[in-house]
Amino acid sequence: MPQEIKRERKSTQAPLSPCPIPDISDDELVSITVRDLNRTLKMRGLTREEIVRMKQRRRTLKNRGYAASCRIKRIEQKDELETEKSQEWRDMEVTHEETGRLQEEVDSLRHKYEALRKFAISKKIPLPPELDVL
Amino acid sequence: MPQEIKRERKSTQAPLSPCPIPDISDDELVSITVRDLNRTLKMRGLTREEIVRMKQRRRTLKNRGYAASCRIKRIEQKDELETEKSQEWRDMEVTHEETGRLQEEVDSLRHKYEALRKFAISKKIPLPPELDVL
DNA sequence: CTGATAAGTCAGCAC
DNA sequence: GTGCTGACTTATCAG
Repeated sequence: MPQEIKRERKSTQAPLSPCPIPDISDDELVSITVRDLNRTLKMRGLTREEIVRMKQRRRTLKNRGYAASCRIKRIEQKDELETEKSQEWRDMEVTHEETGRLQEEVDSLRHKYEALRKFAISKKIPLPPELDVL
Repeated sequence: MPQEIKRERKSTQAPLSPCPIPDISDDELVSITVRDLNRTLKMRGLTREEIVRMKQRRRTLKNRGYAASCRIKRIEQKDELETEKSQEWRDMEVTHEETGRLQEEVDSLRHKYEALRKFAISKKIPLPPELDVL
């Protein structure tokens, strides 16, 4: 049986280029606007290379989120399909029951019609042709 | 509209540890048995570290294949669900048509039964109670 | 070890 | 620049 709990990835962020600004958490970096980020970077007088790395780190963090959304979306779509399928199965079941009921009703009506017809015949009553057949 | 053709990844293998044995292609490395691999590595007198890297490269290549299978499987399962769903939809359509036919037949039989009953009554024939109702 | 899969990284496309 | 997705790598789990 698959374990429910998968451990967190070991130090996933480690391989990312070391953050030149320890004060900014990943959460902050990924949330602030580009405008604010640029302002902050400029204020701290980072080198061009540091700025590039910071931008790249932001993009990577964003991508991490996109990937998660993508996987969640896939799972939801699959669940949706399965839900629709089992709903259709239930509908089918209901419809088949209805068909069964109707078929029984048809059979019953035919028998009653025959019974009535035979009763009339037994009384020597000639039936009009259109009523003499089922 | 998404392009059909995605370019090959740029030098996907580049980040892998450089292959210590250029004679062995990825395809070969991933196909041969562990036993044969070990024999070949020994024959060429590779260092322990080179052997470890070779093993790792083999594992990574295998994993690449597993990941591909996993993706294909996911797509096939999705297609399967969609196919089943549309098949159920068609079945449903057929069953509804059948229900419609049966309902018409029931109605028609009821009308005929009423017509027959009224005919009998018009002839002043008292019907047995069980035949006097629908 | 082998195979499968979740999470993360990266390339490339669309907007 | 932003968001998405296919392919790839890695960590982990089951067998």
